[in-house]
Amino acid sequence: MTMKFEYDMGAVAPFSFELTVNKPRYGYVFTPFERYSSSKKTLWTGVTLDEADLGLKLTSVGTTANPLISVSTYSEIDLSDREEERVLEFVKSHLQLSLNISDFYDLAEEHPIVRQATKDLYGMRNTHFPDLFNAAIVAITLQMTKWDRSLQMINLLYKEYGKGLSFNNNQIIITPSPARVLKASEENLKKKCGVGYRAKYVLNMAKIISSGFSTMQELKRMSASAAKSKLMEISGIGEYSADIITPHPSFPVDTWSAKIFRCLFNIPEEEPRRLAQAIKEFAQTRFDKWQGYVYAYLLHDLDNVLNFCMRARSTPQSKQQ
DNA sequence: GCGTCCAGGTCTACC
DNA sequence: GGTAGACCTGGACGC
Repeated sequence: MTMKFEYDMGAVAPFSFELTVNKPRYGYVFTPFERYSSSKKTLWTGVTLDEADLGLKLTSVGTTANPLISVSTYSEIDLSDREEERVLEFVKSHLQLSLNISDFYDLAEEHPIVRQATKDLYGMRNTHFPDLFNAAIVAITLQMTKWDRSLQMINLLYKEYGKGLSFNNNQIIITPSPARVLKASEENLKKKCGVGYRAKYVLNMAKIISSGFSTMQELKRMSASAAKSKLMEISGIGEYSADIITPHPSFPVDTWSAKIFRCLFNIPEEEPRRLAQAIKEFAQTRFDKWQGYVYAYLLHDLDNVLNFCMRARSTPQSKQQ
């Protein structure tokens, strides 16, 4: 792949490039096979956009207070002006460069634990998934297992069915296309990717997307509840998975995170199914459109906020509250 | 080394 | 409408 164009983009401050593209706890921005160099402040990644496979080199050339990102785009084919514009729009939207998070930081001031997280992760953006299939793979592989094993399944799916890109002395693998996964048998998905009973869900998702299911952009244009209901019509996508996939603000609660959020939000003991609902209602009421940010900040700063939580609750003043 | 248990959901059959 | 049981797999654990 050769470089087709280069462009410098600003962002609404505060914007921490490093915390956004290299989140502390886990995750990735475009593909689990992207590479980040802390010393070069550069992310090499890739994405399929309007059926074109693109290599992206994103470098921070500014600061958190004065953000500036250099975007270099690599491709095997020449890109028209309109296509170049589309790439830049996509990067800008995906990294949420235009989003002013000052309202979120104001809200955080009212909640000591969230405030602590915003101090620790100052300028971090909560990036979503670049496309529906990318999101669905994460949501389905997260079901009934721990993150390490989910990551193992994701990596195997990408290695087996993703596409390798070579550019700027880097090799990365981008999200498998639904069409390519559809050619796989359920047995092969189980055997080669170790996804077990989730194989039928992955195949079903690939089939539905290939036959013209709503795109992430279309889901975003729907109301939050309509988008979630539409996702939950898909076999293998329950409430938790829909909360992960939806482009709307959400608060995905599973049995592991329920224990943590119950502790962080001081929610009374409930029957497990009721507890998840109580936490989601708490997040919706208190944080509304910023609930996704609260979720991301707390999870990525988990060790610090748990320590802070324990310290705060051990003080006599806090015990009275 | 081997067997057993369990885990960060979801579906389905059954009541 | 509510709920128990099944579902793949790999790692942890006990022996």
